[in-house]
Amino acid sequence: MKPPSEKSAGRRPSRPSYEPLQPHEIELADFFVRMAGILGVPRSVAEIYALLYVSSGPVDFDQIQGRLGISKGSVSQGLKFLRGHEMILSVKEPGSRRERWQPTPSLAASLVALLRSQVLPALEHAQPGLQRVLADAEQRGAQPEVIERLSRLNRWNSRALELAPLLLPPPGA
Amino acid sequence: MKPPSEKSAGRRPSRPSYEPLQPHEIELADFFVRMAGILGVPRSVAEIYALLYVSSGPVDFDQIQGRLGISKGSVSQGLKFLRGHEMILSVKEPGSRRERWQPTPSLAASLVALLRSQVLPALEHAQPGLQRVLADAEQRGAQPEVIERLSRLNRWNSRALELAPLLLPPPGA
DNA sequence: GCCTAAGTTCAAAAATTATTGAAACATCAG
DNA sequence: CTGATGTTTCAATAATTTTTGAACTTAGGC
Repeated sequence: MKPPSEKSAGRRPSRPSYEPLQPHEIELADFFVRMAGILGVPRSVAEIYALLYVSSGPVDFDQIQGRLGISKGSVSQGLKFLRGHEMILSVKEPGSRRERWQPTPSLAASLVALLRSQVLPALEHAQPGLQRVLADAEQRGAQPEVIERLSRLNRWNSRALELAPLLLPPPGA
Repeated sequence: MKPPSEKSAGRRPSRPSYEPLQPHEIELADFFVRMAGILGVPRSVAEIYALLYVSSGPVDFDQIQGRLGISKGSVSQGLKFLRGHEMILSVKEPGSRRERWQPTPSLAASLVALLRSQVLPALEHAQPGLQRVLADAEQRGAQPEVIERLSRLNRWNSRALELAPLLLPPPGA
């Protein structure tokens, strides 16, 4: 009684034709897209993550492309981003070159890592300049109010930099 | 010995020609622009805030436009944004229609308010949908792993919504 | 070792977002 | 009141970001 699968039907082994997202999947994707948008993460990346998040098992490249209806390029770049931020993991089956993806266990950790990767470089980059700006202001005898503002900014920046490594140890700690 | 002001010199009372930003001001602006970028706040808005932040006294519309070299429209929209997020305050001198702007005392509070205004609506909007997605999954007898993920997401969302009002009371508390 | 499936790269196109500036509007000093 | 000053609006343009797809690379099954 088992109906023949698309593949075994003897027709076009390529283009298996994937189902578009179901309503409940779309709902979740919308949520992730919105949240990601706040941090400037592109829609396609959020959609990929959402798909992995609602899926029972690991999902492969072609399924992602097919179900989301986006280009290979987008899937590749999206996975690269998510991989780079350690938000997904690949599971490889033996006997196949194909990789299958699933979200890392903790979304919380992923988010913290993502934030860190955006904020930390900015703080580090700013450190010396910010100190120069303050020194400059002091030397020029700027208004006490301005000096106070700039001092506070410097203190914050330093404290944030000190605290950062504790929040989530960088890869290798 | 007082040199004649541009105005009293009898020439063009308009276009007083403002100085472009000084190096130390540019440095600070860059910092704010970078940080703002993370939250998707446009460059011009960050620049305006930075200018007010390094300035000793309140700064008026034309000074902002002149020193930053941006259009009236951008200044107007930028001030609107900053006002809307209670990041700046206006000081009006009597006898003049012109408004002069300065940053609100606490940058920290401003940032929290800004974050809130971005994240909260997303959380509120998502609440019902997220619950439906979970109910859906349970009813369809989805994998326990997926159910667990969706439950956690729901719990987070709820907790975040409960905590939000404590973080910074909405206008009027 | 080939040869092909699997994935990546990147320049060009599309989509989105920010800025401009001219016209409309609002306010208040006279 | 009224006119000029100060500000806002918004359609058009510019700038930026995202997505696409075809050419290229890589890895591993055979």
